[in-house]
Amino acid sequence: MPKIVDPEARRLSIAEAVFRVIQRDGLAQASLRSVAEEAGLAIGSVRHYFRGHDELIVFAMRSLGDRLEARLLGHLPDLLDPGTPRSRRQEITEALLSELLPLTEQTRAETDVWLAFSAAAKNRPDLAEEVVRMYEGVRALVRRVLDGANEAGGLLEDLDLAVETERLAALLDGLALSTGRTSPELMKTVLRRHLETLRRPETVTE
Amino acid sequence: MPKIVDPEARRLSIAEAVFRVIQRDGLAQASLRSVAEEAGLAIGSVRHYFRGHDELIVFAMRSLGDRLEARLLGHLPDLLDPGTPRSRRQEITEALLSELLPLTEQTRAETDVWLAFSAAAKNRPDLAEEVVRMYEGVRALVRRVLDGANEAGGLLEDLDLAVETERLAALLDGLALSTGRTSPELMKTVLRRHLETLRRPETVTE
DNA sequence: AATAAAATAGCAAGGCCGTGCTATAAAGAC
DNA sequence: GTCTTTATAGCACGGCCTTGCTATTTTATT
Repeated sequence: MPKIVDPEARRLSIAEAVFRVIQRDGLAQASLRSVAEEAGLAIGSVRHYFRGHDELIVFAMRSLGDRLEARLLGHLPDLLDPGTPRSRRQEITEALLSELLPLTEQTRAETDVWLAFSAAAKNRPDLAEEVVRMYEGVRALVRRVLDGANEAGGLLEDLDLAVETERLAALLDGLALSTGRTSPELMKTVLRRHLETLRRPETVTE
Repeated sequence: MPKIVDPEARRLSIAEAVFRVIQRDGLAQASLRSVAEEAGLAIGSVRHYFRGHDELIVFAMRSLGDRLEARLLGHLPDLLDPGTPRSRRQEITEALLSELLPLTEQTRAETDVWLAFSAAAKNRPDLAEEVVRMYEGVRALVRRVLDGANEAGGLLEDLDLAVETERLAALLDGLALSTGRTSPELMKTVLRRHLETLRRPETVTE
């Protein structure tokens, strides 16, 4: 009967237009009009897929959250596999946590957009939900990583893992925030150094 | 001849209205209209002190930057005084760095407003200047604190202070970002723990 | 009391925005 | 080929915004 389009795919492609506008001009400029233009659609078409402006922004933010979540969780299986050798573990840990840093053009763009959403969420309960989800997700992930390393005997003893989770998560957040002033190299160095300080020293072959 | 008012004081009191509006409703709502109402003035009166909206926002952000800077630097003299005993040093260091955390209602409000400005600055060169000033100021300060502790023999040897400066500054930024989810107590614990890991162990009286 | 300058106030134009509503185009089902 | 449902498009209204400009009020000085 009707012309058939995958509506979810359409929504996602419009969400990507939202990201581009936010990155280029800021969240304040992400109006229905400018997003429609960026997406190459008429404003009425965009509104066919979203009830209104609020719904569009919330959807876009949720999409970004989903994307980040998927990327992060992708590294988990390797890490949780007990067969993974210790040296590999360190690499994987670093790679996983690096996903939270703006090291590439791509991830830097995501970080900037995420920051815009986070700031806006301070006065918008609908967006705040998503910020909380990500906040808790990141801490849960960091906690799993630390727990895993601990059980494998790779961490210093007597660490308070709740505190260390917050410390590491905050460090990652802080590095992500400094976009543009702290070089990717320095970020990696800082992360590596932090992980070093948590690691049990290599026991000299006794 | 004319009615005489201290113009600078007026500007500051208008800037404070800006802070209140931003904290309550977000930066996007900080229009000339709403700020004027919050300040109890007519829109034309506000424009007597500021050329336009942009100048108002830039001024408000700079004021906040100045305020934060002054508070931070207030702790420095004690710390730089070589006569200060070692145990006092630790307290002062902790107190100084705590100024960067949203531990009280007051500082939490400032942090939220600062975050709003920082996010907006991504697409506004005039605001970006101020963000950079604060970024560099904080790192310079943290560096001085670490240098001072180091010269007093209070730090572990072989630390790369450039890396440790960034690591500590990023940690503080990250904690500040988590407003509302991480409790003040946990923030203090995390900061204290981090400083512990940098400190040279108490040499047992030999 | 007169005056001059600063402070305060307000109007109107022009722009962008969201949204309710309506109109047209497209294409699978019959 | 017709129908029906979806996709796409666009208009027009009311609202809030900034800003140029023009009053009006206030008060220290003369």
